[in-house]
Amino acid sequence: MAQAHISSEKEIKERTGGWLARLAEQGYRITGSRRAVVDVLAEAGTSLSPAEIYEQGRVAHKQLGLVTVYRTLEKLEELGLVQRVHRPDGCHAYIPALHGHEHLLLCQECGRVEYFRGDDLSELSRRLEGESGYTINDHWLQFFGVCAACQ
Amino acid sequence: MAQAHISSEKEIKERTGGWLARLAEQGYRITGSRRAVVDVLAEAGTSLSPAEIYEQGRVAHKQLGLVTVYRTLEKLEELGLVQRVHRPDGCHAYIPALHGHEHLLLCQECGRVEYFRGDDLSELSRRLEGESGYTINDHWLQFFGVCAACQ
DNA sequence: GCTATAATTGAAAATGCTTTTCAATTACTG
DNA sequence: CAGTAATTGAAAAGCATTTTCAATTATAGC
Ligand SMILES: [Mn+2]
Ligand SMILES: [Mn+2]
Ligand SMILES: [Zn+2]
Ligand SMILES: [Zn+2]
Repeated sequence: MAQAHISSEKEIKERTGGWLARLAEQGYRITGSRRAVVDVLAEAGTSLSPAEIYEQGRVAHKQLGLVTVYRTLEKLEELGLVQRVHRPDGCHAYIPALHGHEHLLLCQECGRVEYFRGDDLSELSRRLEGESGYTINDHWLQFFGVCAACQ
Repeated sequence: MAQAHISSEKEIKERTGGWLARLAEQGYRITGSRRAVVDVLAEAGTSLSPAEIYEQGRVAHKQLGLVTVYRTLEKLEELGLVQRVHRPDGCHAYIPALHGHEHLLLCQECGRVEYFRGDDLSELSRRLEGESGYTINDHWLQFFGVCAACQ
């Protein structure tokens, strides 16, 4: 079932706090730069490229460097807090990973993202393992289209 | 059902001829450089990056330029003859598009590709359209793992 | 076949995204 | 309130991809 990803103020605040806590837990220091990246991404309803995160992050933290955006994204991705989106053109973007691995529906016009579940690929995955001899580690499922607002 | 993509000599020859014919049909000229790219890719059992195609293509056609590899891939992709593979690291690779759009199982070690069908996403796609209000144009499904030979 | 012409080519330069380097700064520990 | 290692951002380097452009070449029409 497709579920809108629009989050309330409270949810965003909790998410931001949670991400910072996870970073601290791992021994990473909480800095203004990291906070800026986390703030931008934790409330994102569309996928954002590193450059977009940089641009938005600088509003709150003017000395933010693009390098630090990349370094912070790397850590957030490792911790499973954000998820990388692959765009057809090849450019990468990031979104919050709300509930672990999820499948995505992306608007090609505005970048809006819907997360969905309700489709179980584990059975297919197991069947493929049996038939192909592969050991399967991971998968991606992404749908592309145009959202209601953009039509 | 997973199906090995290993092709016979005859199938490869037919595929090569078919691709060149499609290019000619579109008004594109058949040159040594294009032939070299087509030859490499039409018999590929693993996904190949532009640089790999360039390297292999130069064996048969030494003056081949990397620029022409990119330009030829662009045309083959437009015609639906090759399909782009999205790797987790972000680097792109190409494989023959044997039967139109297919879903893929990729070996993370050697790049080997299995094509599979037997999983129908059109029902899911329609349901998502209804629930989200999006118009869906396209989707990707890729599994990642380690092939039998690489284990 | 030969010619005219537009398509194609590859080297080089430009571009854009991402990573590395490094000296200065800063968050945290004790 | 140090002391110390982590972090930062500017600049440079590294890659993948695209653009530019003058030279070459495939092909249609004779
Ligand atoms: Mn990609
Ligand atoms: Mn899944
Ligand atoms: Zn949209
Ligand atoms: Zn393999």
